[in-house]
Amino acid sequence: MSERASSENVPGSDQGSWQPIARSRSHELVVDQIEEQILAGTLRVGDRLPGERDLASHLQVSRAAVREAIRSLEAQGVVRSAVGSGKDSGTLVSAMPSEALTRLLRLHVALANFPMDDVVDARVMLERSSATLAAHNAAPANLDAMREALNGMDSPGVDQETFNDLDTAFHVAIAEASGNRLVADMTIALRDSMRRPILQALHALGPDWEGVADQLRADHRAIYAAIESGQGETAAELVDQHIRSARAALPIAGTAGAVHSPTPTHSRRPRS
Amino acid sequence: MSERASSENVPGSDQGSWQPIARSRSHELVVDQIEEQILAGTLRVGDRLPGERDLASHLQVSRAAVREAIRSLEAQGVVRSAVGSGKDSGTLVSAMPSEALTRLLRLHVALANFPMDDVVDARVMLERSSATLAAHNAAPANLDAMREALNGMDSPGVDQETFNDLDTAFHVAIAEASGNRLVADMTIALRDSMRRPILQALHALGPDWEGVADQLRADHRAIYAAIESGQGETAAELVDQHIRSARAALPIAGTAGAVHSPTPTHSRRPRS
DNA sequence: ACCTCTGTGTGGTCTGACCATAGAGAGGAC
DNA sequence: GTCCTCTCTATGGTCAGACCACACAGAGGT
Repeated sequence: MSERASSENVPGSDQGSWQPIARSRSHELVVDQIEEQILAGTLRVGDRLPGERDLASHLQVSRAAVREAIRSLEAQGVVRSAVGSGKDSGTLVSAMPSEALTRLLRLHVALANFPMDDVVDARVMLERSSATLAAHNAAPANLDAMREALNGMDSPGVDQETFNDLDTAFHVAIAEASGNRLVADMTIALRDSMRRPILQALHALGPDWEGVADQLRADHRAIYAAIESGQGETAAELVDQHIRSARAALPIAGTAGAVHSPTPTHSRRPRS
Repeated sequence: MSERASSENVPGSDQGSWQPIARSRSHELVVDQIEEQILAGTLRVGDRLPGERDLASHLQVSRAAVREAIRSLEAQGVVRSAVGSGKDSGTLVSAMPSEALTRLLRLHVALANFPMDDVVDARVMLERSSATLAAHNAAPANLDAMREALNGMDSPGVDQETFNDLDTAFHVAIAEASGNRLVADMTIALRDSMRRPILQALHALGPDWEGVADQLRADHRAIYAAIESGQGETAAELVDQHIRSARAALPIAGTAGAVHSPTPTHSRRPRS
């Protein structure tokens, strides 16, 4: 970590100030227009966009350009399309931030843009706070969800995949109990981004995985007890230890693989 | 917080278990195939995808479907396309998680899927940790970036927009000094998602904004001093107070405005 | 050795067509 | 009147084929 801002010492503007210059692709212009309306508040959740053909003719671009723009927004969980006629059809402004965030982080973790240890540290930061808040705010329904996950993990003969999904459900339940949707969604996304590496690690453990599972079960029970009894600080501490020890216990690959070649910030030579 | 899981008391399966069933659109199948290769590690940063025409014929879909898939991945900062020939042309696996994360959060904050207070709380969680780490890990370059931002903010006659951008730069510099790219990127994204509301608030303050700015300058200097002298805990505490008091001082709209579902009473007035 | 021009492969864009779906509304049966 | 059924229509989904703009590679000239 460092070697950043090596050749750009222009005062008064940090390294992030260099706008990526031009934006000419037509679908991006369409995206910009739609984004602008969202940012300005003109378009709100539930509103319908004009039909693709209408939009295309109004914006003076092809329908393909409009569709590509919609795909882009769709990938960000901002709109959703449905065929047919009637109120729920067409392309309308939606809100699926959790799914979008999850897809995004999963891919970037897989690409090792985000090393596994960074993910673990981020989880600790967020989940410590979530646990503290959960200890104060948890509604009965939240506690039920946690308990349900715990009980599921105790089922005899549970396989690695189910166990991990329930483990995730437990952590998600804590995040949702915090009352902060953003933090909950980020937690979900981070946890999910580790799913594949975790499963690989669990399988790599072979029969020993039951031992690890037992440790996790004990951790979870202790965390649950702290939250249920309103001991925020204790819960935070336990979550912290739990996440770190779990990471240590699992032979997770991920971060390996020599992440070389970090994009040399090519400066564009205009012409000669 | 509550009223969740109101009608879903089906035991043995939590509320998130109902998968959205089908996935038939062809561009999504293309995305799935590419994603699969990324998750499996077959495709890595810097690798080139086959040309759009090749991919289309191999996958037995139209070129339009391939392009829409690429747009989707591009929106997630996973690939990047360039025309021309030569090594850097074509569509290749890239890594721009920060930009993608920023766009995503900005839109969802604007849509009020994430209330402003949630964003503030999340920032506090992350930046507390970042400040602590920065106090221990900050490289000279990081400290330079912070100082540069601080000095810029002291420039006489600086306008609200520039001031805010430098303010952002300061916080970003702290996040990057933490050594955790993921946390840094999330911090950048969160800060940026508040840009527009903050600017509106600063303008709404009128001439009084200078007073607020002075307070922010003082906060920043104190934070910088703590980080430079390695006092992690102090830095964390100062950052916490700084963010919360700034939020209190700014009449930020955002979360207000009676967000909720505006009723589908959309009276469709057909023409004629 | 250097410059210039052309070839070729890449994404970018557009046109226009057809398909699949699902609600709306007309029309008939009771 | 009430209900069912059929057709109409608007919507996104998909495709084929064409052409453009760009940028490097390499041939060919100087």
